Amino acid sequence: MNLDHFGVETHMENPMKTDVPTIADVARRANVSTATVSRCLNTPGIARPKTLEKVMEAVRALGYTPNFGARALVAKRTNTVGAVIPTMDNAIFARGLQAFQEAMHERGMTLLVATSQYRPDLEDEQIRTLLARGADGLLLIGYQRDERIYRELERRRVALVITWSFDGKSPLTSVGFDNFKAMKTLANEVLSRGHRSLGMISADTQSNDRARGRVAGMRSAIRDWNLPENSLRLVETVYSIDAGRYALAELMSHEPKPTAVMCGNDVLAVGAVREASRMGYRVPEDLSVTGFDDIELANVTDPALTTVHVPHRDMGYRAALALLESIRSGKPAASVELATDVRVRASLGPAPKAG
Amino acid sequence: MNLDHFGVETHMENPMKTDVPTIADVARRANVSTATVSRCLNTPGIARPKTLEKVMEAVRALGYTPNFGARALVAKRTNTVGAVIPTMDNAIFARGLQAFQEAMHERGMTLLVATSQYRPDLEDEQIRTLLARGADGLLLIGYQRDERIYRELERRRVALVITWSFDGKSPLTSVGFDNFKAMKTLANEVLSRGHRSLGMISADTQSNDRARGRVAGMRSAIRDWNLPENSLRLVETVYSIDAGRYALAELMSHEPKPTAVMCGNDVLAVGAVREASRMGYRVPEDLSVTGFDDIELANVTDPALTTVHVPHRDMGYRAALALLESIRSGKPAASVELATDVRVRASLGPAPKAG
DNA sequence: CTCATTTCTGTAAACGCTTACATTTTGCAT
DNA sequence: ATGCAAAATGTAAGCGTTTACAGAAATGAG
Repeated sequence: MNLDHFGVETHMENPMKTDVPTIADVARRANVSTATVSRCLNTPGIARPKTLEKVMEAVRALGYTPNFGARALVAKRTNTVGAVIPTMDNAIFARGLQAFQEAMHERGMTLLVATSQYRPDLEDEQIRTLLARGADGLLLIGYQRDERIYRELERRRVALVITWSFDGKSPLTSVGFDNFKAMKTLANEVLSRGHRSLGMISADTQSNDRARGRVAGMRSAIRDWNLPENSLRLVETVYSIDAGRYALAELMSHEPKPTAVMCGNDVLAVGAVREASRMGYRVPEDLSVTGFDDIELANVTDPALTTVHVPHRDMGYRAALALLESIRSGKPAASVELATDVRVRASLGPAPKAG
Repeated sequence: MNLDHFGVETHMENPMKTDVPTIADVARRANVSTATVSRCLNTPGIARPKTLEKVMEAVRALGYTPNFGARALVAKRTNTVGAVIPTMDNAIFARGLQAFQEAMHERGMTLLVATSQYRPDLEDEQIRTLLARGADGLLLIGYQRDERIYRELERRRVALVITWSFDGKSPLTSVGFDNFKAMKTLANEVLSRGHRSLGMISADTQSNDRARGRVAGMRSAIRDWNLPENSLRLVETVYSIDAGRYALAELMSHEPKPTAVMCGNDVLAVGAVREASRMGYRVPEDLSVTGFDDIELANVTDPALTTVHVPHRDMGYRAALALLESIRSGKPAASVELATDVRVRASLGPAPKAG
């Protein structure tokens, strides 16, 4: 039934208005054009004080916030950066990410976070997701990934910074440290205490270049000490306390037993220490154990873990600066190699006397 | 100088083409309209197989990804959710956030992360930032915040889920636990072991409703046992290992000394235990210490911490489901109260004999 | 083989913002 | 006052999608 000819209002404008004001609403209320509103908001100092005041008052009254999609569409920038880290489950990456996020926030950027569970396929997917979300830049862990990813990043002119790894020869921007050197230094520390039969618990070296670097550093130290290759028994596993336990049990179940077990990270080391105690070995009297990363855990366990100290916060902070610089300039930023240092704590002792 | 009449090509289309294809490029290559491309991508099964094939081939060949801004602009949805947590510096929120992120990712949503450092003003700002970024939903910790924030969320029809706290009377969607009850249960456990002189190390109760709930639970237990109010000495501080140390030193420097110190979280408890040892108190023989949260740390320290176990992953996962449901339906989702339980470990012992 | 349906596909109008360009206003020197 | 340059503001085009609506093609019944 058409009621129009009865003069009944059948048309209602915005029956369920969502009440989110647009720039046009502000313009109308302030009696200016949308262009002026836009300018007041983005180029302060370009408008006359009187106009600015009118506009700001309207903005306040309406509670206006620019629409993100519209702005991103025209500006071709989102002021958003993405980070893909292996996991937030333990503290390894959390602290660096926290510093990264703080630095980004201070500079008006927002952080998208995704985790890859140490799985290359998932990392691929997460990177693509963040790209699709319009991230202006990306923080990634380590260098190793499909070449196509790098090509895609280049094509889209997305800035990139790599952390937790440093390779002086790579053209990619990195704010990290040299895993090879770091582990080699620690291994020398262990070897200098007389240990000649060594175990190592590492993450998968095929997909994880940091783990690979650490194992390589270890082997290099062993060569330098003129020890036979087989003085090192290597177990590869995943990063978890329980994995550390199993791996240690495995290492101790074959002769010759190691007198020192070096772990790919602190989480594994904690598991190793616990399992060693459970099996009746005293740490460090019977068995030395080392970690890597120096997360909070390392200094709280008993015995405290000897480990490689990584400057988490500094790394995160400087990675943020590098990424911002790269976004700003449109070119890769300068890489930064950070120093790590060995923290010798109670879990490392001299090699026990043979027999 | 005009070279046109020499037949010289002076006009170059897209001299520095950024090479990111648009839907129009795809349409052109596939010989269809942009509408068809859009439909093929968003409503598969609506196009003829032959058309679909053409389009997909073009998409693949060009490496096309829809522009995020444009899509958000018209769809008024970003498929992005935000989380504002106090910190990523320690493991407290990391694990739950990890589960939250996983669940979100599986359902095609991306996560924006911001931290508030336990500061209400910063939290305000971070929430506004995430709203400005067009988050479809928000994960927040605890109920306490400015009323205006809640109004703004409502106005923008942004879904919300609150975790780490549960209040059956609140109309807001929450997936959390009852801090009061949890701490009261733990307090009863302590009191039942004969402790009558208690210390508590808490976060600031004025700005932190979880901390407030925990302290209240503590006091309630004390009342139930008919102990005088002053059997509890409370120190408020920030959440860090060092803060825990100082607070413990403070508590032990006044008579009557507590025989048990209950901490607002595990991080504080770790600090307290360490300082107690340093001061020469044996834990738990001379002094019992308890934590809250049951993060990895709690089970790794020596002695292991008695604490309240919080189902981090479950909470994160179910919070994700609730938030998605709320986004989908446009209405608050059902709240979920999760159970916590006391994990009695070595740091809690019977009260030492007086004298 | 037609014609009426049904199923696909194309056209074009939003979405909310920024910005080049056009127009008006202001301030200043005369 | 008057004219002019400089400063402020307005107009309108476009950014890359989605989606009513209209129009074309396929399908099936007669």
